[in-house]
Amino acid sequence: MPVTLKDIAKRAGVTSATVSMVINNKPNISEETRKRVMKIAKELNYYPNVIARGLATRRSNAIGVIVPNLASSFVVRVLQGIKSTNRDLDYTVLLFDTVGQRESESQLFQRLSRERRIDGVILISSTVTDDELNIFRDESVPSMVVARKCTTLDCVYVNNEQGARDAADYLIGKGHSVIACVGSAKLGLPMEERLAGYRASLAAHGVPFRQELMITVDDDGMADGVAVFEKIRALQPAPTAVFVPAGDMVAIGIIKEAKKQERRVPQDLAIVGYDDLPAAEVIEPSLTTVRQPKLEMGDYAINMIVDKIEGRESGLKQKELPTKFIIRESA
Amino acid sequence: MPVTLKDIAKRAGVTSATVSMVINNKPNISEETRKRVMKIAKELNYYPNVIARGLATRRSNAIGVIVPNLASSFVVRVLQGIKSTNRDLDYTVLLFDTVGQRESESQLFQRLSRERRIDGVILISSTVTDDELNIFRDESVPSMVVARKCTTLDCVYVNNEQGARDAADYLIGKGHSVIACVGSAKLGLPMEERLAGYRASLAAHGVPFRQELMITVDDDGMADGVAVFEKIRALQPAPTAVFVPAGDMVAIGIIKEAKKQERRVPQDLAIVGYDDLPAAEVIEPSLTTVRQPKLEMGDYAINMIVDKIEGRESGLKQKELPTKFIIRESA
DNA sequence: TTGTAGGCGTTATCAT
DNA sequence: ATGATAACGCCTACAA
Repeated sequence: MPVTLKDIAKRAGVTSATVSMVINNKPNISEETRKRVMKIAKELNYYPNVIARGLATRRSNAIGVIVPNLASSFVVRVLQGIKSTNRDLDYTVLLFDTVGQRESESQLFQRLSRERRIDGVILISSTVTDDELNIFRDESVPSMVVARKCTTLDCVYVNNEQGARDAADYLIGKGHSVIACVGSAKLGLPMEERLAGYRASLAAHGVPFRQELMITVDDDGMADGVAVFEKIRALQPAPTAVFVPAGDMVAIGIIKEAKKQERRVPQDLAIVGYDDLPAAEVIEPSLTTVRQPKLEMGDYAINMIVDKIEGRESGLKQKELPTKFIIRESA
Repeated sequence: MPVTLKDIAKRAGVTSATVSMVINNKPNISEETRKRVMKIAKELNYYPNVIARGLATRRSNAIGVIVPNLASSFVVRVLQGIKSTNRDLDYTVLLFDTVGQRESESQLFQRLSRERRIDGVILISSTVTDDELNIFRDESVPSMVVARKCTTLDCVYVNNEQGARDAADYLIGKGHSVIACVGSAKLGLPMEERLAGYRASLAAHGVPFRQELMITVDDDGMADGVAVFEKIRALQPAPTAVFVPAGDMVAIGIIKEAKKQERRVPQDLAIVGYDDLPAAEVIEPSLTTVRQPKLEMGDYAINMIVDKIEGRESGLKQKELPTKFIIRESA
């Protein structure tokens, strides 16, 4: 039923090889047949069968994007960056999430490669282990990780240490010296970097580091923030500020609970988040936070992977982007 | 380089046809060769080339999801519903957005169909016109629209009229009789339905409808809400409540600006939104709103499209889901 | 139960 | 400049 090269060829009185060359703008075709063929193709509303083409060329013109969880605003923003840049690149985006899946990220990647489904993969994840990364390197399909620094693979990430330093510097500059720090257990390496930045800032300002001010939550949602507030309240010495590298949603939960308990933000308790999610502008007081350039990471990732696929780039590329400290009302 | 059926066949001392049958669990294969073949396949870490398989079977096991804009929380939540259900269905999801694209939704759909890229399409959009919908019907690929009622195509949508009625009923029940209504120009049919629901509620309670209380914003972002507040303030008679079928983000913008101008919400001005986006719980006071079952719509859509693809369903299916009125603090 | 053979719609390499 | 022809890797009658 669908129209194929052959159909066009028959009508044009040529062979399908010729039509193929016309469709693909190959040289050495007479203007006359080129026009004739194009006209018929348009009339018949022809579109090449990408599956057949893929089999012949061994290229799918598709890139896979593996995300841990579509519920995360962070992830969605990166995805947005990928999609909006991809506009001019014209690869089809296959979306995979790994939350609650039987396959790990690397298994999924391996399968996608072997199935020849995709020409390249972007992995948005901060938590891949080094072991997993090896599988990515072993397959012949180009891949790229977003939001996590790694030495064995192409990646784009932010300078988390500096981001956290900026935050702590700011709080210390405001006169705070007892600054609680709320990390998340699910964030892997980037979290370690942020914690290191926090400590580095304290050290640089001669503010004593206190292990008892370090709190960890399991996830990175608003509920975690609400729940952790009791712990913050119970802290000795009592903090006058909280830095929340666990992310904006946790920080927002803390703000909400603080207000409910009649603590004024930022007067009684200053709060600084991490990420600059859209919700940071919604909460009141609006959230002072460390912005991660999410769209830019997506943009960089898709450009780089396409350059790799098309052979314009080779060798390991690791791109570090700066964070930006966004001052609003909460600190 | 990649391992193919032939490679396995050679090692197993059979032909690739046999291996194919084993891989696809066809009957009439001796237990012995089945085991032998499977063992080798596992050893070689074989995965079928989905492109080649697609060419042979004329099926891609992929479904396309067309979204207007990944920046919309609403859209992302529906997408989440699709993805999480798809887990057990095992179709690959191809993601397309149409914002700033040269192709319209229907053109894109037509191309995808003709290219044989996908077995089915889910369109998340409230604004498709009836003309566009015709193209969807004409192609032979099953399709499904989310968030918009239509008679010529499969769809899943909510009862917007009832949703808006619930909201207005509630406000009227609270003693309000001058209720402004903020619509959005970009929402198409669903917006008309909501407006109708608002009017129906007024009528049912003998509250006079006033055209001058109807306001329209262009988009559905927080900025629109902030900007429209001046208009609300200037309204005569002065409203004591605002219903915002334009969506939660607009409602949130209104709340923010109202607070900035020292109007208490809900005491001076009660506000009811539409959608129940995650941000509705972030804003303070938290937003009373009409919840759309976003995950459920995604879930229904993917199930239905797969049923269609696999021939378990036929005939037009239109599914109406109820909204749920969520009472929080803003009204 | 397994092998043979042809086809799916393109692209690519030769000839011509 | 165009036509034959052989892949690409898999599936599926049909034959054996």
